[in-house]
Amino acid sequence: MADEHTTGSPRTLKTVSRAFDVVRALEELDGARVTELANHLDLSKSVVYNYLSTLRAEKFVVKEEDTYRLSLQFLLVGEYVRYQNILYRIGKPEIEELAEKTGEYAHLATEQHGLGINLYKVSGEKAVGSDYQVNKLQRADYLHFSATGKAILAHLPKERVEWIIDQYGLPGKTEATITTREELFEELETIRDRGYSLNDEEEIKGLQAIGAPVTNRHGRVLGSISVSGPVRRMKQPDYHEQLIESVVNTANVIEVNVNMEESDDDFPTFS
Amino acid sequence: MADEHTTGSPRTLKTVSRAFDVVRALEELDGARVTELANHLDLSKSVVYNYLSTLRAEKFVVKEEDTYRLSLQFLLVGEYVRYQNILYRIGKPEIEELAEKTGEYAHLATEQHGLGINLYKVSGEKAVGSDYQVNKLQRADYLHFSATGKAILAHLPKERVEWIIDQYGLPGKTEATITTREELFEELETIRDRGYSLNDEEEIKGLQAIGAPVTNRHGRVLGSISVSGPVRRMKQPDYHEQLIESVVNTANVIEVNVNMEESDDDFPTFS
DNA sequence: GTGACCGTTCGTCAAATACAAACACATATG
DNA sequence: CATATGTGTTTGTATTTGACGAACGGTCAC
Repeated sequence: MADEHTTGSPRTLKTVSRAFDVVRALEELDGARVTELANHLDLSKSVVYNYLSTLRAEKFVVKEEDTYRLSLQFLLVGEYVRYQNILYRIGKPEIEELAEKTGEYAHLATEQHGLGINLYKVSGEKAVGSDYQVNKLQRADYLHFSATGKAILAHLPKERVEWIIDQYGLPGKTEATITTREELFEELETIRDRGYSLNDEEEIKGLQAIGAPVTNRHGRVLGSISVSGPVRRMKQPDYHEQLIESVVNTANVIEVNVNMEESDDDFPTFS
Repeated sequence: MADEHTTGSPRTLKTVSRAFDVVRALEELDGARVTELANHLDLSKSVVYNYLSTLRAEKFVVKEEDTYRLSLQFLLVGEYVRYQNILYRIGKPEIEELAEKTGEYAHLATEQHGLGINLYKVSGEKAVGSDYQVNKLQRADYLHFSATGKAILAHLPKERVEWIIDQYGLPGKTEATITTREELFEELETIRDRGYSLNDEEEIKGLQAIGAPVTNRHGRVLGSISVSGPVRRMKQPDYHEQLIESVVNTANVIEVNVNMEESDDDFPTFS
């Protein structure tokens, strides 16, 4: 009662945050019952019950027997969001063509909140363990150890990259992962110079990927694409050069089409 | 102060509902600025600002310049939800095979909150206007005028079907759409008897679809599948019979595989 | 330079939520 | 067969929390 309320700005609504705590808990637990959730979140049963009832009324949660789960409403909204993304609309068919032409995995990615999100991926004929990679559950992931991520980082404003590193750090994944600021900025410079990025077993041992950015005509990076495959195959000199050309070429095609579509809405260059 | 608060149960949290009002408004408006949203929702600027800031902190909203949009977080959560669905996991490869074998569009659908949701769809070789249909934006839609929807309705408990009709009615879409209770219940009986459902230009003129349900071993309907194509082709007697067999057969294969997977968790038959 | 507009911040009061205890119901347990 | 312990749900009440409107600090247009 005596101490200051320190109502920092922007004021965040605790009730809304708690609602999303419930959403995240339902995801973590793969659905849960009232008491289970109440323990997990350290809230009283009645409170949790009210949150679940509200989320259910909003159709973002379903109840089966006494178990509450997230509903497919998230998928519907999610697909709407993806469809709004011009990079997805333009890039999808091009990525499919790239996968067919190269026979490798092809990816289309973008950045949000400093993390990378796969908008789309296709497996070509040669791609191994197709079910594992294509059906694997998607998460937003660090940008600094994937070919798509590094291509994006290389074309973000420096202060934004700094902010991202401050937020998430540079955690290692394999022994090849770049984990220091200096190394990363050097690498990003290299990527800018040569026009494509390389992920050399930095995320998964045995896997190499080649990426290229897609920017709009104001220089803002919209996302990136990549192909990936086993190092054994990817490192064969002629094949390697050929893949780089295909990737860079596809990125350019997408870029041109995106910029033709975007010509109405005018973004300022930066800020 | 004098009148009753009518705090009906379950008590729904207004702050959470308003947060989802904001989400829906951002979807409707394809992103919006603070003042625009405030007008649209009849709330003060500062209130809207607080909701947006909270949603942004939770990473479900992004801010570009001064425009707020829904983020791809919805897609990530949505893909998680879909992946949790056993019908999707088991059905996806079978649906792909069905599309390849028949050359037509193949669909995998389920029910939620009394509406139908497409979990997956693939276009076969013969499928026309592929980009239109496959890339079209998904919405939860009425069950009574699609082949997948009717196959589901036919295997839900009668009182649930009644509840759905009470909730949403039976709106017409073409002149062939079933719009009366009696007709619908007769149709559902027919579907149960012959084992498959037919959508005969009831949703889109010129389009026919053949559907079949997928139930678990307790008789609960998990969803349904269908193939669709132009009536001209679909109504050729031999081809028609052949398609029915393929659809019913695929549904059975999925059913068997789902029931093998589910054999651990035991649901009671009804309630 | 002035006016209108934007997004953001802040103090204040009414309102909406958290809590705990009680409820109805089921399923074990002595 | 009654008792104890577990659900999910409901309700009354205290108080935290969010809504409001006004004010601030920008930017852009005229």
